[in-house]
Amino acid sequence: MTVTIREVARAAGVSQATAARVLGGYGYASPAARERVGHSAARLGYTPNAVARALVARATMAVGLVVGDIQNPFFAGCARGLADVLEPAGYTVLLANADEDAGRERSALDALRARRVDGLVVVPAPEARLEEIVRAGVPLVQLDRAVRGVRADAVMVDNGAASARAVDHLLELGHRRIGLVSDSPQISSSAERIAGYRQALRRAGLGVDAALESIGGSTQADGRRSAHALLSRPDRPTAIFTANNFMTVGALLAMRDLGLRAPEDVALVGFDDLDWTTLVEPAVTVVAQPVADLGRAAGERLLARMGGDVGPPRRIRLRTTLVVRASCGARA
Amino acid sequence: MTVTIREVARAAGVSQATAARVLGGYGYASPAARERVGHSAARLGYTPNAVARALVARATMAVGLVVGDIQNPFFAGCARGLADVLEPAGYTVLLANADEDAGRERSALDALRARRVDGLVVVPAPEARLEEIVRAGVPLVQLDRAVRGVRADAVMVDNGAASARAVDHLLELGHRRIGLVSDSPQISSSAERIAGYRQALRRAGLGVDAALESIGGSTQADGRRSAHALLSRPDRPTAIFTANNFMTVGALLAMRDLGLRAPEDVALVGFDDLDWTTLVEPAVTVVAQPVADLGRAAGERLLARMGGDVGPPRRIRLRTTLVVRASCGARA
DNA sequence: GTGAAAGCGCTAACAC
DNA sequence: GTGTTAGCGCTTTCAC
Repeated sequence: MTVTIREVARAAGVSQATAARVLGGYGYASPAARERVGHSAARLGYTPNAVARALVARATMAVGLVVGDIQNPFFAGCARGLADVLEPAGYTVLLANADEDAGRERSALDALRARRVDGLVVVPAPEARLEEIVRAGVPLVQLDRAVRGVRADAVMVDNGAASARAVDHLLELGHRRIGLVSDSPQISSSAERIAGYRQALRRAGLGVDAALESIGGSTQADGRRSAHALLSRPDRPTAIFTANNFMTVGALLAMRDLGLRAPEDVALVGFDDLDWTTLVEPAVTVVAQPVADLGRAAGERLLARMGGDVGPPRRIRLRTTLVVRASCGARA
Repeated sequence: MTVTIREVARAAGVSQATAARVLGGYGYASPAARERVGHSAARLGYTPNAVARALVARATMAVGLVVGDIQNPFFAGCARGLADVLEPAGYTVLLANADEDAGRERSALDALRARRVDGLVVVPAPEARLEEIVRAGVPLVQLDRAVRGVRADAVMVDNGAASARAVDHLLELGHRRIGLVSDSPQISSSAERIAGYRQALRRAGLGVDAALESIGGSTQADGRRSAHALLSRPDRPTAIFTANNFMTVGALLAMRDLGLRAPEDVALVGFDDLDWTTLVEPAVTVVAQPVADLGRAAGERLLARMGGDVGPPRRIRLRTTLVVRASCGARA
């Protein structure tokens, strides 16, 4: 089928070992041999077989990335950042979609481990079972979220502070009834965002009102439904904070459904700074995450672990920024 | 390090071959043996080594996907569709970013081929050198674009018809000076979109005016610059057609820069139907591509090729839809 | 400097 | 049914 090192050796009139040495770039070889082997390799169109190489090296130079949904621009951005640090280091990224489902995540993880990836970065689904991977000694870094009890590095943003800051901002603008549209607290980042929201309210001397919180689901449809419910109440909130980008779109849709405008009728602060947030009228005030940096940081952590770093698990927190635009009412 | 089939066999008190048979699910094995092997495999935490398996099977059950930019929602959607058909079939997809650069594409392709992927789907960069892959007999399907002279399947949309329809629509609305913001014609899909635009104008008895075409570049910044230039002319176009989603954002930004509103000042028709297109005011009229279907079709074609289909190369054209909204002026 | 030989973990004949 | 044996394509001692 494909040409092997053995055939190159034969064509060059040297032993397999010699050919391997020049092609692999290790060990000694006379300039003459080097010349002839290189020549016949090129002529025959030899491509090294990474599979065979991985088998003996016990290293694949591949890492797996498991995300809930590659269509979420947030994850796509992370993937990009990750690849940007891993590829120059010689690694190939194997991407798997888990659909935010523990079962699919399991099978993706199994497939990746069977492929003997040298490391894994995963955005864990709720109830992810990562201990086994850690126990097996596979370098692992959690991204965006962390599963409790898992002794592995985690790279994420300052979710609590981020959402508290967003809520504080709304409080400063005079809002007292601030609604929350969030994903399930089973996801650590969501739990932190919910906690940050509540903490900000408490600090302001306001009680937490369950009627103002719509929690669960992470899609645009979920956000639309949640926001719709919140905004249909007779005592509807005067402001809404959405904890992820899909739900921000959903909230905007719900507002349109109900004929409500931001910031006059409801002020809005969303999560994730995407292109369209400045395109809509009014432009959306958001908590911006350093997307590519998250991926890069995860890549660097993984590189360190694969390089032999055996220190205790690290939690890396990247800072978010509150990008104030018009939807919150700070500027008309 | 990790547990091998040999250790499982020893623990179960059978030969390596027997263990392999029950673990691999092929050949015969007595219920008793089956039982004991399964048991010790579970106890030892055995994970089959896909690398070793691939070496003997001469098949990796992995396919490579090379896209220009995974952060482009269009490609992310394709990737998703592809994974949706390939993963259930047992394949893992290896993702590589080529940054729309022939050099990076080459190295990505080399890495993937070294890994001995069973098939490849690539969104070829301009000047991509795919012949070699075809010659090597690696199943290949081109996605979104096709490189001339490459005898491989290609899955794409009806670019020419799509953009002609968009332009026709603007013509019907009375526009006579219709600007074009497009990526380079070196990319086959762009070339087709440009051709469709010109054809529609000619059919309407209008000449092609170079001053109305701004071609080259594919980013948001490029689109902004192009649109800005077109719209700054004294005899500026009354309508603009943008040939990809990033450039649509750019055009919108340029219009804002110049204080121009759609559709009153300039009518706008964009490419790709993304969430935000209905969120902006006015909602953007777009040519919608069947994103996931493109990925799925590519996956199916690849599956067929990997399954032994040796028929002549096929060009699969999926249909786009013109989604009429407010930015073109059809509805106020 | 170069070659012979062993072995990475697994599959697949082919005997028994 | 089960074990023995020979590789898959490569790296890596270890002699010569």
